[in-house]
Amino acid sequence: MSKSLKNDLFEQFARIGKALSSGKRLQMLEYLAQGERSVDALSRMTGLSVANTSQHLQQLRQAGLASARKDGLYVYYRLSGNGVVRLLAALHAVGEEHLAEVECLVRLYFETKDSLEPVPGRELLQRAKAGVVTVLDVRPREEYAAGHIRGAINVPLGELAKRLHEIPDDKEIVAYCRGPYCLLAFDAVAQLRRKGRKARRLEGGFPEWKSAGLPVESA
Amino acid sequence: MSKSLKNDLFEQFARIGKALSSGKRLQMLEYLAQGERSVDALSRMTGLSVANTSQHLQQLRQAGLASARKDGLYVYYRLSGNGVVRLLAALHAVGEEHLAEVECLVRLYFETKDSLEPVPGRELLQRAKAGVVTVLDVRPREEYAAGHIRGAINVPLGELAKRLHEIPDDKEIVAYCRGPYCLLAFDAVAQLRRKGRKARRLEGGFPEWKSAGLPVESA
DNA sequence: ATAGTATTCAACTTATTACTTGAATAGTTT
DNA sequence: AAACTATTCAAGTAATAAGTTGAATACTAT
Repeated sequence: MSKSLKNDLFEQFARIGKALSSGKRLQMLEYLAQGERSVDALSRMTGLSVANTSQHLQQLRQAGLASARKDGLYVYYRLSGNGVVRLLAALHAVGEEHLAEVECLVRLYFETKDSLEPVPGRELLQRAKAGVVTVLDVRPREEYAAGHIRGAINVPLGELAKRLHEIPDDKEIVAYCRGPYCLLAFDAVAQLRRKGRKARRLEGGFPEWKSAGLPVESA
Repeated sequence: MSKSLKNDLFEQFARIGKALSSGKRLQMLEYLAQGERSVDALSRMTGLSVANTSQHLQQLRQAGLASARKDGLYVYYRLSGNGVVRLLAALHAVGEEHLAEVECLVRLYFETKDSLEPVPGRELLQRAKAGVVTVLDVRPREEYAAGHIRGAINVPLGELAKRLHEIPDDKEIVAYCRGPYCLLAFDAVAQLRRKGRKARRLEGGFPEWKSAGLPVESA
């Protein structure tokens, strides 16, 4: 096998690795995993300057992870395919499996590990059909509107305490958010349990659910 | 929710991305995917200085992608788990899907497009039953032992040149490895063709074969 | 012990990358 | 057309990474 050709191939794959080598870019990818976002919106979400955000996004695009669409004054970026979601999931899995620091951080926040036990997607689907669970989307309103699990109700994390009464208290609650390492759902579960509710977290999050072909709807 | 905690989490995942951001390190990972290797061996395979190789390996270890075992004078590195193989596969998948350059290089490597054409599983099964193909497993010995396609012979990629005489030269060879984006079988096909053999690659790899319910056996 | 080998460490140089700033481009609104 | 907005470009600085070199460590064999 030609050495230089193989080298070139690895260098190409390394471009993708480079794109994944910044925490800010991973954060952007996580936001993009929810749906398309303008540069401006991402800049506000990440707290980076607009120019800097734009540059990061271009790196993601050059690595083939994101693509862009211009509509009027805005440029909307999105993930370029489900392969990217799978890549991010694999990254999270390795982090969880092998980086002590990741586990440490998660525990620091949630105290015990078994309280994190997630509900697999297909199990949730069955139990939702049977009407024995309430599916709770704790993401911000816009993200819910852009697409959510069919039948889920939306109570953004910040409003959870105030709007607790809107959630039926006779069923188990399954909360979800942006993905396995988006911490919104963890937080929601912790809050709900503190109020005496029976709550668990969906394994993965909305992007995983969607890319598994499970039923979604948008408002 | 603590913003800094979330940030820290993304920074941890970015450490893995950093490890994947160098072509040399990806090359090392690919070699390690074939089995454990000493620093010295990897240094020779990659053409890097020993000190440099050692430093790269330590980065891989710190990112949780590789781990090391000392035996006498040598330190043997290996991938730290199957999650890493999946991560690399996802990386390859995204590369092939979204980077035009990758497709270009792969074609350049195989010259014509149809020579890339993989053999579908069921076609292989029929032709294997008819006895007109040799099924070649180019994964490391341990993986073959853990389970392989029924009737396949195992010649790990690294031993292919030496053990070419063990492979019948009157039949077409169909090589397979870990999955659609594992590069072992590509490499094997290229090597075999250079030796004048008629060789193709199985579509997918062992996991896909197995989960399709096709016949497997373990040694 | 001594010599020899594999690996790692530490200091250094050079190349990349992150982020900022100010200006340029492209599209919208008045 | 003029004013305004979102985005990108270009140039610069500060931080980080890659690779080299020579020495230190750890183990083996004589």
